Amino acid sequence: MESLTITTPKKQQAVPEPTVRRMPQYLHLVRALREKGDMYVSAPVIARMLGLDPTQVVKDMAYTGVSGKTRIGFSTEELQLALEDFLGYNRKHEAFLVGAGYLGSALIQYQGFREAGMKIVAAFDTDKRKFGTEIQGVPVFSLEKFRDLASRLHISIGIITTPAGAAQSVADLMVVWGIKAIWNFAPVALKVPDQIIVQDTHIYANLAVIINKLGQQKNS
Amino acid sequence: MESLTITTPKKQQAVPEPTVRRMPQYLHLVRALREKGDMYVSAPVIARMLGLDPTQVVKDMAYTGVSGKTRIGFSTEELQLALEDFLGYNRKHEAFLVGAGYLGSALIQYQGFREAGMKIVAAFDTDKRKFGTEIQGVPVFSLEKFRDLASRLHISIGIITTPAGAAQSVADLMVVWGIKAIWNFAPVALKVPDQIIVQDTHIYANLAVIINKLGQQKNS
DNA sequence: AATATATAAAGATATTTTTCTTTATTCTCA
DNA sequence: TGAGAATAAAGAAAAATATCTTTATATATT
Repeated sequence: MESLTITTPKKQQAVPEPTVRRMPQYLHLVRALREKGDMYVSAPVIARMLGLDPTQVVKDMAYTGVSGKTRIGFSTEELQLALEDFLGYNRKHEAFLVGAGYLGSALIQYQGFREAGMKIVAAFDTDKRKFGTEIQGVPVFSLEKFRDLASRLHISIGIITTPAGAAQSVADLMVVWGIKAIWNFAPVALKVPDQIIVQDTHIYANLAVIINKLGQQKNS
Repeated sequence: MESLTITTPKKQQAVPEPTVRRMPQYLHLVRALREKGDMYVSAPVIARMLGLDPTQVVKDMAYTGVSGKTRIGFSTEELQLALEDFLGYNRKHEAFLVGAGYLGSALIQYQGFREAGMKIVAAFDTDKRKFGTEIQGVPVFSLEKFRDLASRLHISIGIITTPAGAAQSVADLMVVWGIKAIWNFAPVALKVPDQIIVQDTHIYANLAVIINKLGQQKNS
């Protein structure tokens, strides 16, 4: 096997967000292809499999730093490594999760975050009955413990899966204790300092899109 | 209390998707304001609370059909009703969920879908041990039962929370039995006929954005 | 009653993202 | 060896979206 030098993208900056969002899809596909034994894959083929525009795939690939061979396509091995690098599957980010309800538990259980560059190391809740228990090996603590743990460990990501009412105060806590990015599942617009990264995953937004499209369809 | 006539939007079509995605946020906020007793709210105020551009809020509001009063703003009551109407909280959509794992259970448990216009009426799985059990009152059946139930009841939405490997075959099944929209949580690009609505909620995409931004921040 | 002000609404501009075009490369097949 | 075909890559155009600007209106204040 020849050595592979992954040229890092020219600039670490300014990758369009839609592109970033497509990257995990590419990785998933490329992994499947490699398992099948494919050595190469072309952008048009990827496009067809994922239902995307071929040139868009080419452009996205350019951000990974791999360059394809004309008439052959991209090396699947090279692509996989480059995508994993791009998505940060090497550097490990550790996360705290607050709100160990059903959604929180689901996220903890969700296999794959670990290999996706993030590890949930602890969960927090206000329900006394949950203190001291474990979810898939992840311990559940009282919110009081948050302070000590967060400052001792170097936690970069905070996940909020609490009810809407509690989300802002949890976010405030996370900011105080040095969290750099907040992944918010509560249907609330969080107010945090500018340098804090906030990523909202509003389940209802997706439902709204579905129901809106269903309504549209009926009218035509 | 005076009677309220909600003028339906001029055209039921072509509401920009980003607008649709913001609608649940508006509704959530307006409900909170009404509970607080506020009779009116202006677009700039909404914008400040949700961290949006004021004119964007005005434009979004226009799609609900309500018109505000200069210097006063929008009637919260009128807005709430219009938003609920827009989001289809009146017409009930019933849904089947396939994949009663942790994520699937979380969605079923998630309070609020019911009042958000969707009701999950049954769940399906391939794990025999789950057959006959209930999650929050929602029965879990074998996938074999899917056929009969789907044709008997009028189910418009199918939710896929299976592992990636099973997603496509589940989608095929859903198409056969007349599902109109699929809400897909598996990290797979589903192939379905054109008239079927597919809404992907790829958890990993959000994680990718977070980690990408974290990486960017470190480099500056 | 008149003026100043906050606001909705409509229009215009700018930005972002996607799609389309073109060019050049290189592999395959005759 | 040479022609044809599939592809990556770069550039241009188009579409969608967000932001900015202007105008008109209605309300509260003086």
